[in-house]
Amino acid sequence: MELQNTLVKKPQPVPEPTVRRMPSYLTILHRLHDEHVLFVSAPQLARQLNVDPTQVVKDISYTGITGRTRVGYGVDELIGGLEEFLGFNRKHEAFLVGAGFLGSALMQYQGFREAGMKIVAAFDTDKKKIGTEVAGIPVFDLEKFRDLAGRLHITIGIITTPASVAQQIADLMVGWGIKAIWNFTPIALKVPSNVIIQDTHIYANLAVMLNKLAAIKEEI
Amino acid sequence: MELQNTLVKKPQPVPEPTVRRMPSYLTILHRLHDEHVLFVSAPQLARQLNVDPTQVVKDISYTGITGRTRVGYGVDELIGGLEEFLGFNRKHEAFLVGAGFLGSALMQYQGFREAGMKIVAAFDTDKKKIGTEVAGIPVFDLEKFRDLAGRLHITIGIITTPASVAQQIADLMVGWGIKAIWNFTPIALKVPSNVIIQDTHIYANLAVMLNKLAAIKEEI
DNA sequence: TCTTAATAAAGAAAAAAATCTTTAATTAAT
DNA sequence: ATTAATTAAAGATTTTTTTCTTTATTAAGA
Repeated sequence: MELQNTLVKKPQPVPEPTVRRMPSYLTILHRLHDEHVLFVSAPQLARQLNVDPTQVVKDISYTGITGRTRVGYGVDELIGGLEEFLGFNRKHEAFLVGAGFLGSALMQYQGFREAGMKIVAAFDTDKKKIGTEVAGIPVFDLEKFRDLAGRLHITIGIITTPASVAQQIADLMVGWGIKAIWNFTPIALKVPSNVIIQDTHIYANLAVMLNKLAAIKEEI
Repeated sequence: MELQNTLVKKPQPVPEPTVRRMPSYLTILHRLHDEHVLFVSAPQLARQLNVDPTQVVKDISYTGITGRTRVGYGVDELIGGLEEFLGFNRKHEAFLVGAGFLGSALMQYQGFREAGMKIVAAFDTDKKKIGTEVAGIPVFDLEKFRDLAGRLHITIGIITTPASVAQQIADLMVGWGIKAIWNFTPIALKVPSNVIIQDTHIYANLAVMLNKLAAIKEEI
């Protein structure tokens, strides 16, 4: 009974807020690395990120990296630990469907490469877009998705289509072997439980900001 | 003593997760409105959004809109209540600093107008960008920010600059009367407490997705 | 060498959020 | 009219996340 416990992989009890903070740690660590700083303490990181120092310690502990009392964490070691944990040091190739404004913006946005993700092709049903390139990324007919995804072993799909066709595209992606879908439409996609959905609701942050702004204006 | 309680405005105890979900409700409600549906129940909304029905009821209760047993909420009334609560029915004009890929993408992205926000001008220090237009929005020299913001009474600033100058831009914005900053850089900006900071960390969602994806692959 | 101060780490407590339970209302069907 | 089913709403419970507390370590300074 107890043996089992040691054999079975721990079921990933890492809090999502922790995972969300980790890229921020990486940002700071990369800057420190560039400044040839060798060690950094949790309170130092905490000050720069406006979070609680013990929070930082806890978050870092999930990577398995340990620090030294009165010294802190080795900057390079911590970078390695975080990138390993987040999978940023692996290569993730993704297909994007919907080469409109938002889709094009994501293609032009170079930054994802730092996280190991590369959009290798885009797909659309608009004849005017098919055959063009955005930031060096070719835009194909959606028809070609299945064949290319299979041959290139693509597991990540990005949906930046109009909301009205999002579920349809998601269904197709699932059938074509996609394991994780990054959804930028405001639709709650229904997919089998073994497929990961990551929603990015552009309005959510805007809503929070406008709400806070309204609260301040009411006080006056 | 108790009088005070009735006079003093309630201190906005609306949970942020609630505010973040509200735009999703609006998305569905707008579709229902277009389909000429007059009423919708909390369980119906909950099913479409994959959230708990009681969660929906609680979230909606913050808008002050009440539903009718066995009928649900009036679609139009609820749209009005949510938009009023979120401030989406007001006009919010914003200035954007940093007309690079990300900044241009935000300018081209029409969707924010549905939330009442309009980017009326962009600013950059790059001579090649100054004088151009992106999606009909003019790009000015950063020098002109102060004057224009004052004259147009702009209260929202969007920062899409390189991380290295983000704090600098934020300091300028604060000095120029900006009350809310939507920050797309990975920097934790330091501003006076009366200025609202809304961070959108592009990597955070990606990190969560890659992390889940890695967890699934480990299981195999 | 000894003392002091800073810090990682583990655990406890508190706060926040989500979920579950109960109640009461009321519509629709019989 | 009566009954049954649905649902909003309020409150309780549970879970999750953050913050606080304590302990032990150890580098730097006296």
